[in-house]
Amino acid sequence: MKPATPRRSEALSKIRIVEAAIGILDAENSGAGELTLRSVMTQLSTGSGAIYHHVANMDELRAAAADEVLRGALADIPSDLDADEALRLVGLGIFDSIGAHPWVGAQLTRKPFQPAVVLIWKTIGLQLRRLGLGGPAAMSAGSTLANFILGAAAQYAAGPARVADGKDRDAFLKDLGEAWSAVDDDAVVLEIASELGAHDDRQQFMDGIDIILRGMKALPRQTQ
Amino acid sequence: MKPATPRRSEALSKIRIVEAAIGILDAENSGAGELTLRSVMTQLSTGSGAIYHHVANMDELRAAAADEVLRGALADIPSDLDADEALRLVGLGIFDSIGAHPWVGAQLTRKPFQPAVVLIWKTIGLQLRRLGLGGPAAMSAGSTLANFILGAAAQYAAGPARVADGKDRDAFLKDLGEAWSAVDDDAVVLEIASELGAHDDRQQFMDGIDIILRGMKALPRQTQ
DNA sequence: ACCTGAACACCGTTCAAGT
DNA sequence: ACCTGAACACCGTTCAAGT
Repeated sequence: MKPATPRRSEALSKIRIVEAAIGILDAENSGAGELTLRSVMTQLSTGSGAIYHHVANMDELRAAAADEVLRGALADIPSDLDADEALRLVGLGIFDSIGAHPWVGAQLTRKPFQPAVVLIWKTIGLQLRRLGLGGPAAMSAGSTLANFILGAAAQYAAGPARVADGKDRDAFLKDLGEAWSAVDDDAVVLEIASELGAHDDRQQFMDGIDIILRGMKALPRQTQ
Repeated sequence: MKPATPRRSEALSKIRIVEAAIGILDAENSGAGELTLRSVMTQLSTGSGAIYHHVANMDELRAAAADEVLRGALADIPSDLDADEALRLVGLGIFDSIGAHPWVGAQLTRKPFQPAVVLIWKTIGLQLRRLGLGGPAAMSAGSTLANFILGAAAQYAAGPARVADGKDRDAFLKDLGEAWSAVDDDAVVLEIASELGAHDDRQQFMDGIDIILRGMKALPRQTQ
């Protein structure tokens, strides 16, 4: 009887390597090592040459891993929603993907035109067109939304969102507040640090999207 | 007569190391090598131990270099401007710093709570208070603006802004458009790619800030 | 075509030893 | 206190050799 677990003799392919990388990156959170060429090699019990036969280099592998995760998250936006609501779902999909795979947040700002980033631009662009925006106005609106999402992704990836239970979260915020206070005891900084403990990341992220959507309302629409 | 150029026998200090790092990072653009511990060592003609005596590790050095650059750029915001105008100047200051030092853009999203990022939050927070925003509303507004700026910084750092003259810029955009088309020939992607050639990065960045400032207008003000 | 694995040219960091 | 520089434990990538 054959075992259900994938045998190492299964043919190597790019997608298998990418999935192995995702597994290793997901395990990074629990401090179980890092994604290196060598960790991929041991995971798939193969040599470096075999991996380079399917993947150009480690950068491409990281980009492909983030793309794989986001492509899944952004695939199922219902097409019957109005554009504002769809854009909120795009944001939530990305935010929750990063909640599940924090490394995606850091990866997205590493290379500006990697596949996952192009996918985000494209997904946003599609909805902006449905809003009647085109040309330079669409570019301004799209880059505002995309850059906000990318910046927030990087910020939340290593932030409190990453900490699962409340105990660790408090400890993280306490450490952060102390670190800030040590460097800079300005009143504004202290206020931000204290506010960090009270707020809801996901809600704050959605607030940001709503602020931008509201600001976009004044942009000129396409006469079409 | 003593030479005007700094002698290597000058006492080593953190700021001297940070300035050497900035110099090396600035030279990276012209393909003149990378910032590594060893490049800092040769630049200052010293050993690794000497550097570790002043700086905890390479991450801290990179963060300190970005902080040094931004601190200079954000120092001279006139205090008599109205808050909206001041926030535009903050954005422009960061944008132009990245124009002069592209590596700053990438650095800002590498570690979420590094000194330069705290500085940005603080500078924004100060102006939001002047706008009458406080508590959760200030946090939402501040994180929207900060995350947009950070995302845009990372994006523009390796984008067309980095290319000085028009010829290289066109070549960059042509390559980018071709790379995109090869991966994804969706109409929306092609439209974005073509629009990339026509637009003005700096203007688009400012459009983003204006969209967010407009969206913030609906937030509840502090009754103070 | 696909895979192996030794070899290469790097990294950041540590630390005993010097002044 | 401040600095030296060898040594260590890693990296990603290449490539001749195997099947």
